[in-house]
Amino acid sequence: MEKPATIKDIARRLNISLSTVSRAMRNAPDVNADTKRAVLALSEELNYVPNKLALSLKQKQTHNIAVIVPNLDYVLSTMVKGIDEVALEAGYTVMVCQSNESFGREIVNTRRMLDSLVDGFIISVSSETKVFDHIKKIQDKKMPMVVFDRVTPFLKAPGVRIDNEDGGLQATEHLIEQGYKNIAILAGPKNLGISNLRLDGYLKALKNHGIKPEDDLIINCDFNQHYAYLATQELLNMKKRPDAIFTISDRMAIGAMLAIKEKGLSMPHDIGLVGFNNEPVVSLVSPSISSVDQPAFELGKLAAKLFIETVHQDKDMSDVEEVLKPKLMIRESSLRRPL
Amino acid sequence: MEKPATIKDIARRLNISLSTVSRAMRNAPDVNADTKRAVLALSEELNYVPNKLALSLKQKQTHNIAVIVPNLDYVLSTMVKGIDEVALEAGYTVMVCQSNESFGREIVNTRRMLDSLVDGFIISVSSETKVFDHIKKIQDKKMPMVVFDRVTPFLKAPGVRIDNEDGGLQATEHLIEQGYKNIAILAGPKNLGISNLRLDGYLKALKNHGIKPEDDLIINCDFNQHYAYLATQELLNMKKRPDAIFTISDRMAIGAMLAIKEKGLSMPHDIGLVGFNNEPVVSLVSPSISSVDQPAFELGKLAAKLFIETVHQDKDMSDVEEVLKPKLMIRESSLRRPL
DNA sequence: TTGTATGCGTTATCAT
DNA sequence: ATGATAACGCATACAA
Repeated sequence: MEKPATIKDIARRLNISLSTVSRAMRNAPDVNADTKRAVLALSEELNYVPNKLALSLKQKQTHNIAVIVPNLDYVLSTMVKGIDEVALEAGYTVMVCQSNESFGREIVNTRRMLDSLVDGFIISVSSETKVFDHIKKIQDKKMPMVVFDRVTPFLKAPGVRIDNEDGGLQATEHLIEQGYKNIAILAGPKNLGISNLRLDGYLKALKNHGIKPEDDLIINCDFNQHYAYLATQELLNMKKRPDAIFTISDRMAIGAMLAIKEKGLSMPHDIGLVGFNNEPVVSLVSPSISSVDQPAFELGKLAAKLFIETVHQDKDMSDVEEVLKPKLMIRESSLRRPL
Repeated sequence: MEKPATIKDIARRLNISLSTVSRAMRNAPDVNADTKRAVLALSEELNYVPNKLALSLKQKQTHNIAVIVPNLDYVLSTMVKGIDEVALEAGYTVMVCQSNESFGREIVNTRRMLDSLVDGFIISVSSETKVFDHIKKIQDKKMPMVVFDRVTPFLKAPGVRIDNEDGGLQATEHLIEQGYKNIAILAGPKNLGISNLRLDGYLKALKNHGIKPEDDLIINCDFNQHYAYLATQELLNMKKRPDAIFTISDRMAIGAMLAIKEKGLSMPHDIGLVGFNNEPVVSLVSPSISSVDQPAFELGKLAAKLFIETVHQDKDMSDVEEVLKPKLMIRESSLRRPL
């Protein structure tokens, strides 16, 4: 590993002082044109690049942002792209750490980043995370931090998220408008914020249309395909089986779909189906599945913008919460009347 | 942003010298037990953490690895997980940068990381990348670098990849064994390495079984679902249409599947289909699609191991190339005889 | 316009 | 066992 050229090298070779070189490099106003030219030429030749470490140490800022995510699935990796876009523009480098949905990993990652590697955090907590001490440590240091996607009331911090309740509302109202009468919901685990919000939207839609919710049609099950498959089987075996299902994730929608097909029922005729996330997979299967689209890329951009704002403002921003509207994408699985 | 405690603070409060504190912190042998206790206690109280920046500047190593990827799709994000696993174990922090399949982004990212932020690179080049100057710059600095997944002969560097030819061979032989006689291949763009290697495997399988390849059945099309869809339509309109298709990616397999269904043909009866990558989506669709599985996680781990070896060894490793075997996963789309 | 000196937080060398 | 000092690469206040 060859030793990179430093300001010192340039100064020595040009027989001038360090500070002059330093000034020339950042083209300060008070430096002789000829000197500047000479410095620039030599620095080019020596392939000089300023040492970011030394700079950061000196100026006490790294221009790095740590982005902590539980995984890199479709939605999150799209959000990260959005963050990246804005951050790069603003002169920040993002360091992505995936915690693999592991609480322990999340702690290790935040600790490592915290140790002077970054100027702040943009973070989406793992599903395992119930204790927030490691994140409070960030706040203790008064480091800028923005929470995104999985916003939790246990954390007082500026955040960006989508309007999950509205998403649930749109999905359910659409099913009602399509003439479905007996709509079930596969909600996620009971303790999960987004799960409950989407359920709230579902309930609100029913209420808007004077439909009484039935306990039998509200299923809390684990957030994955297999459990959704099992839950749907049960639903379809009820004497008065539902004629539509709203699942709060696309993975769950796929599980439901498998159970529906196995039962020999057809979509959208016998039964309607709407998912959440609008992952690419939903337009690949047949019939294609209606799904609530999250503006993931936009959300990422917004998170980064909010972060940068947080850096520049000095006042407390922990009350700020930006909410983006999701949008239902209607496909074959739920469309049995012309729109 | 509160100023973090430093060794200096501890020294001052304890009325001892910097060096003693430094030694105590790294529990050097030659330090009084009482002093050590006192230092540790105070450092605990002040929430002291060593400043990584200063350390890196001093020791000229950061213990960071830059991982540059063109995107974070299923395969790559799995590989990154593997890298992460091994790197963390070895005391490295990985910094993931996605270039978004953009050549320009890739250059910006490598440059930023190069500027003293990392000890080396683990890199998979973007599909746009045809010029490798930015990567040669890494090598000029004699920085450790490992190439993974998309290995190119234009880059002399240690690398890990899967045996793409063998993958093509397995897929094609399986189709032959299932009694398909007229097997087409949707290969990717002609200039792409993995595309040609998988095609080679296809050709080899035909040859092994005394089948003469036909130009009409070898389609070079762009690496995405839509083009695969169009290409398949053409294939199915031929007078002597193929009775099986091997696509070199799962996305392409999905495109092919759509065309096949549209045509009213059934899989695996009328036509067999095998994809590549074994993405989760292939087991979600119906019929489920046979696909060549890449040991992506293992590949990532291997890349990181090779990287660490490269760091420790001082000799030239640029000839090292590790190759992992893929494995065909047989599903409904190609199984018309009992195995 | 240029140079000198100091400090960022840490470790290492050399004294004591 | 402990302390003083220089050094890592850079920026900057102050002096010239």
